[in-house]
Amino acid sequence: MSGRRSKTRQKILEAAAEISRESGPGNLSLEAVAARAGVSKGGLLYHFPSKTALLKAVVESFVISFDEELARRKEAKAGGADAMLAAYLELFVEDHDCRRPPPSGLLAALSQDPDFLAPVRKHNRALLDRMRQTASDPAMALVVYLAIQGMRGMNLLGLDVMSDEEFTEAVDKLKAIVGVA
Amino acid sequence: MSGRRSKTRQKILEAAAEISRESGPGNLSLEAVAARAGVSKGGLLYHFPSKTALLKAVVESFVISFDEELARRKEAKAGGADAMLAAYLELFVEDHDCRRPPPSGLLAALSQDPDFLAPVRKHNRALLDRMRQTASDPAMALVVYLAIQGMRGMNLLGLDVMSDEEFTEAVDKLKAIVGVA
DNA sequence: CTTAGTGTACCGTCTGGACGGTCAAGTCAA
DNA sequence: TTGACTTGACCGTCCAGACGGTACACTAAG
Repeated sequence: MSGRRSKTRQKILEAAAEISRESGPGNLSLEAVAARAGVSKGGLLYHFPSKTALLKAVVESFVISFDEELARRKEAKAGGADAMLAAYLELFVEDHDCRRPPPSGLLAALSQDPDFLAPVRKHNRALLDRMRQTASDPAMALVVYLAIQGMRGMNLLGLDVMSDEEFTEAVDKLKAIVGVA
Repeated sequence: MSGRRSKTRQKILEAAAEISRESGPGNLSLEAVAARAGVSKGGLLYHFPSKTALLKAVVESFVISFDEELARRKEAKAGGADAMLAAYLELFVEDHDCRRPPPSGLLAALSQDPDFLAPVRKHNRALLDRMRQTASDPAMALVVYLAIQGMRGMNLLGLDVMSDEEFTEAVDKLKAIVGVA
């Protein structure tokens, strides 16, 4: 019952994200995470031998789950032009109105050491490549990609500033650009 | 020779940003900042009575200098339609190819306590309002704003992923949308 | 001119607390 | 019994902030 998918492991990763969101990414302590996850500090360190290991896992789990979700959505769409772009937009919107909390664990990782985000950079680059390959207007694809990243980034940083109306206005415009009903 | 514009004060604020960039936003210690700024710890605490005060000042100084810069640029343009949008885009581009380092101090503040970014949120909201008021296509203004925020955000997070060619491609597209030669 | 007084800028040490990580011991299912 | 899993006490380090200084400029009374 161990390995990448252990129940406790998952609890710990979630707890880390919550603590980061509530206390600030820089105030993420192993003790706090352990308590939140209902585990002792020793127990936490059994699963993640160091804080570094924990934060790496946080980032990795984010990238992986995002990729899986996107792949499923892309498959369902069966790729015409701008299919990838549309899938990305769709995933973003759905995540957003599921009121899913921002992946604050990323900030905790960044806070400790900016290099921890390297996998995310790699992931983003790959995503952008795939979107541009099938794009009808590559420059516009860039703009759409950036706009979505903008919303995700602002949300992550707690700098969300748009009203709900503006949000749907923006999304509708993006959908129109990408060519989705 | 004191007040908001003291030489030492400025050195300290810059040092804080540099330390944050190099050691990670969460590893910003007063001692390190003091050393970097060529001041003792006591000296630092004379200017900023607490770490909180220092971080607040970092954020404040960022917002203020950005606003000043934008105002100057807006004035030079004398507002037609989309003038604000154009000014913002122009300021962003110039900042970018001045190779100006990202304002990492913001991350240090966020890292300590997300609420510290409240002034930035307020600033962003005001900016968006002013841009939408003079926008020829409000929805498109939203998209342009988001795209720029996207680039700024990714840059801040160290998640920049675009090549120089892609950068100019994106900027050119945005300029075309805003209607600038 | 001198001497005492005042305020600004800065220095360096100390302490209490928080935190990352270790470890010996314990639990319990297979 | 073995081995995966968990515990909580403990250690060393780092750091924010307090504090008691120093140095210098300026002012003003004697």
